[in-house]
Amino acid sequence: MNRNYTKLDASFYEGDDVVMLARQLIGKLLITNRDGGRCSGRIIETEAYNGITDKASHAFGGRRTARTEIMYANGGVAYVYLCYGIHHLFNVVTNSKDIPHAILIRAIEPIEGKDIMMHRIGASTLKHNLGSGPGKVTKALGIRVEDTGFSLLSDQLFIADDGFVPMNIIATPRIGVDYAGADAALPYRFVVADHPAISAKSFTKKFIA
DNA sequence: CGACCGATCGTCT
DNA sequence: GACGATCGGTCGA
Repeated sequence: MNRNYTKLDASFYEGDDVVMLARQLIGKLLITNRDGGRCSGRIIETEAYNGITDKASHAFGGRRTARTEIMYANGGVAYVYLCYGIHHLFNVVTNSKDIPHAILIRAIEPIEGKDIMMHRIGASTLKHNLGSGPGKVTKALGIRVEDTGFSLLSDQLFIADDGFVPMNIIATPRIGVDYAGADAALPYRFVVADHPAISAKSFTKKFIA
């Protein structure tokens, strides 16, 4: 494996087209350096949340609450929130200050620190689906709600480009946003088609799409 | 394999 | 007081 990579910088996260950025994150490495070791996974599934006009976004209508305030920060920080009282979901905040764009990382293919990630997940055997879902991505990599606001330019939590060129990226509607009316149909989810480690719900969604 | 269900709690109304 | 940008288990076919 090629261990040479370039950390994504502020100019990437400050880009103004969150849908394009979500697509560009496919194939990049999401890396954490904490709690006993370095772990990384290749991003294979993302979703764009396109600001105040996107009904599926927590920032729809320009809503600002204590929880969502970080979405209005300048791009390049983490937005992690608790879903269903159990799962921590990791988002990348993009664009500039006061424009609440975010990208949900929904699945990774485990690359480095597989033993550590297995331990965090509680898996006894290594399976391809160690990071096949947004809740599992954070659990495997040791990302928590307390990381909200954490800079992605740090060495503890960041995204890097190692030159890998993903194949067969397709766009589909997002998962679990049926409440968003017409916006639920927007093709804002990106996945590596037929990858074995995309999120479980994706399989049914893929054929609907 | 698909359908269903319980877990679990912060956030917003 | 209701409800999630979910997950893993179980049940039945």
